[in-house]
Amino acid sequence: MKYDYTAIEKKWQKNWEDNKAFAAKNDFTLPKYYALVEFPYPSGAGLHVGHPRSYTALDIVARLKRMQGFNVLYPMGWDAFGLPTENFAIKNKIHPVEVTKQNVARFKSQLQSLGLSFDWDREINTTDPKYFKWTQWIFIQLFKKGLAYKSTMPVNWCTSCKCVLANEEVVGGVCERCGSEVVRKEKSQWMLKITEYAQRLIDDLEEVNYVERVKTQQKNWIGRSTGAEVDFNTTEGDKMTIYTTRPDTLFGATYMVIAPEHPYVEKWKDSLKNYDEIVAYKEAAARKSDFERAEMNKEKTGVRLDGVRGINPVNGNEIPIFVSDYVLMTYGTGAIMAVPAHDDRDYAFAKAFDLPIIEVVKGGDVTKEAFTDCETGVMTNSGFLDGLTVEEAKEKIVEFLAKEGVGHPKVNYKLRDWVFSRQRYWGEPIPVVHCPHCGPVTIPEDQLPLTLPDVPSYEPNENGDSPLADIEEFVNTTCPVCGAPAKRETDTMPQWAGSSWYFLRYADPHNEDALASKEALEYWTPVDWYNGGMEHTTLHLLYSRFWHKFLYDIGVVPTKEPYAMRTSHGMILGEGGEKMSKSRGNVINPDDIVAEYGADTFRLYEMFIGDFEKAAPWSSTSIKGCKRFCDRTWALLDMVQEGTEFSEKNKREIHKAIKKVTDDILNLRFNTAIATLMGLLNTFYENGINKAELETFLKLANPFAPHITEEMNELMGGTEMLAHAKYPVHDEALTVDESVKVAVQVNGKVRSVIELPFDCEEEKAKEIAFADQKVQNFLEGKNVVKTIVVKNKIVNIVAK
RNA sequence: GCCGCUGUGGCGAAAUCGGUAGACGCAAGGGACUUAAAAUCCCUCGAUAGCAAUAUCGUGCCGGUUCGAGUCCGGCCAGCGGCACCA
Repeated sequence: MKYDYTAIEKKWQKNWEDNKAFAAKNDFTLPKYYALVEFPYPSGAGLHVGHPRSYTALDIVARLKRMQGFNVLYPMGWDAFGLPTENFAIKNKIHPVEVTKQNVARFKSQLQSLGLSFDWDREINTTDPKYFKWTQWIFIQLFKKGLAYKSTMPVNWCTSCKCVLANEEVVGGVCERCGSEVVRKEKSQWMLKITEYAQRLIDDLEEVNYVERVKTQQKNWIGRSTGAEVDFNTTEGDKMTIYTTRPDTLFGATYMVIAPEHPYVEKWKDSLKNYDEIVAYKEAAARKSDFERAEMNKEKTGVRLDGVRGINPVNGNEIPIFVSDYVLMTYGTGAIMAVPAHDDRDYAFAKAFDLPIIEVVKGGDVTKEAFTDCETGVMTNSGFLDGLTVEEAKEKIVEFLAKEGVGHPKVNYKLRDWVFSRQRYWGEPIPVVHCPHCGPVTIPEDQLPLTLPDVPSYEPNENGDSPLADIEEFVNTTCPVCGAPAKRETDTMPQWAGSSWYFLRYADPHNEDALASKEALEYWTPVDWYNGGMEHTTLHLLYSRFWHKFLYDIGVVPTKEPYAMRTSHGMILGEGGEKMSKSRGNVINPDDIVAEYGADTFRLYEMFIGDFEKAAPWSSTSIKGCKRFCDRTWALLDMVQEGTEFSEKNKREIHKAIKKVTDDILNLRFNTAIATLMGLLNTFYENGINKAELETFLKLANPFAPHITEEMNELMGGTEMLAHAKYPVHDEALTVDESVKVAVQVNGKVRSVIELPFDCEEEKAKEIAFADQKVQNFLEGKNVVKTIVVKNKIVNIVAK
């Protein structure tokens, strides 16, 4: 019989759908397993071969866990708000709702053609008012707790999207989405206080099983540093507080620097003889985009404040104060003490402005470069700190500052609050009304969802305001508190909003009274295994951990962390090893692969391509090996003999394979799991195969290649679907061979291979090894010094 | 500059605890079947020398630890990813 993969795959996909074969049960007494992949943005381009790498991997896990008796939740949905849809809608004059519908339909049929075992009854869509009602509800809770606030501040402004971007969305000084220049612009924006959770977002990484690189990247992004705040007096009498991580070098401070935006520039206006020059510098700095600022990295610029000086609290020295854009208003206090001898940036600035450099830590050569080593240096020129190590000095100076009342230890984070508003149409409306009397107030929860008005045009206006701002029926409303005429907030939420809690909705997706019921959350959370792209580590993954912690704090979810385990797959590259992209013309379309080879082959190849965590180039020739595997598996139908017991020849290989495949799946080694299945198949071609053996093989291969295995199982008379069958269990005693080949080394070089019984005794092993003719040849004329025997592995004879 | 990761055949890669380097697959070469091609099946396949048995070399480079190193340690080099004036 021919292996007609197209017919077989259609048949089983329909069967699974009709029978709801993968619906998670609402029986909360069963052992549960929640496998999750990042839900896609349904773009117009359709599915990319990168998507199925993640989806297939966790599909394998979900299918394995189901066969092992778990009540498995493996859901899918659509993260469908976002700019590309909106832009497409504008360009083609189709409503975004319609565009989204089309894209979702396409994505869904593509996913279904891969035989992924999603529970489609729980499908969600972030643009569905029934869904975003709860996104808005969470925003209101954040607002109530003071974690959502509006603030005028310099923000990242994409010149092409005419939209504010979060720090996380600016990559290399350009817009992550469209690649256009990003400039800084003063705007009133909604912000979320993620910084309030900075420490917990670091600490609780200890409690979760994330791959190490994800943890490291999140920690670096949050950027905790410990130091001290120190108050410098000034000749104006105003206290100037600075932040430093090196309070030990306080005696070496020879000048101070404040950010151009520092409020003291205005405060000291009358005392500053060169005020105009300073303002000109400030304005020039403000015009620079982040990208330009970074470009100027090497050349330090700045202006000295003429008329005001700082006073070093440890020695009373008067030192000059500068403004310079290398000091950021958004970090620490916006002011620093500069210690050119022990900081590279201060050193460069001091050289440029010919300022004194005083060495306070011995160990380097400060006439050549800054000495920044904290490990080896010894304090000098530092009064009561002289002779101490850097660590000791840090402790002592902080003590001193506290006693004098001029400083205290301080922890700072690089993490900034999350800019949460976007001036676009296709997002969740922020459920806030601005009242002239009451200020910003949230709309009553029973009025949620606040839906988007149906309008013909979605283009942002010339001021960069949201399209919603031009719709009077939407804007004009009454204050929910006092009833006075008021105006609605017109900004919408960023795309990251809907994805910050979506995994909770899957637990109970149709609930109208809560984002999910307590019982469902109690049962299903946390997610047992979450796989997704590295690119979301400091965006979605961090945001959703923040929201989850907030929901935990207000008693909505039962766990501190949303995901018990997080892994990350590597990208699939084009054939040449470059990133797949339309412009390079190296894009592989999953539909073509499914048509040419079938979904089972496609799934196998995506998993076999290489180390799951690493990037791997697509190869249109290598995939043939996986097709051959399917063909050869199919051909077993013609080879199979009757028999309900494993044959002696195959038994041990089968038990080894059960152990290895199961183990590999749970340890991200899908490639070697498939290699093991291929090896087992080769064994069957050598030894023959009987019915019991083939049934076991089909069960093992089912999570990887579900269609062909189900079909073969049925053709062999199987009445139960493999997807619901019991997964084979190995017998440990049968995972080893009765005899093993052991290498015999002479002085560390393999000279012969001998066959020994498994777990052969040491003396016996030595005896056989020494008796070997080849070994004898190499021992001739030498004295045996000692012999090392490692059971079942090696015998090494050391001879001189 | 800082942080992280990776360097193994012609190619994708294995080697899970320091114990036979190259499993599995692709490509390539040879053979069988075929009128022929495709498909399939069998054999070979790290380099060098040799008819062969076999020997020597071989996991980016230099050194070290060890009976034994792809694996551990120290120092380099190259590539990839992230961050980037965060005091």
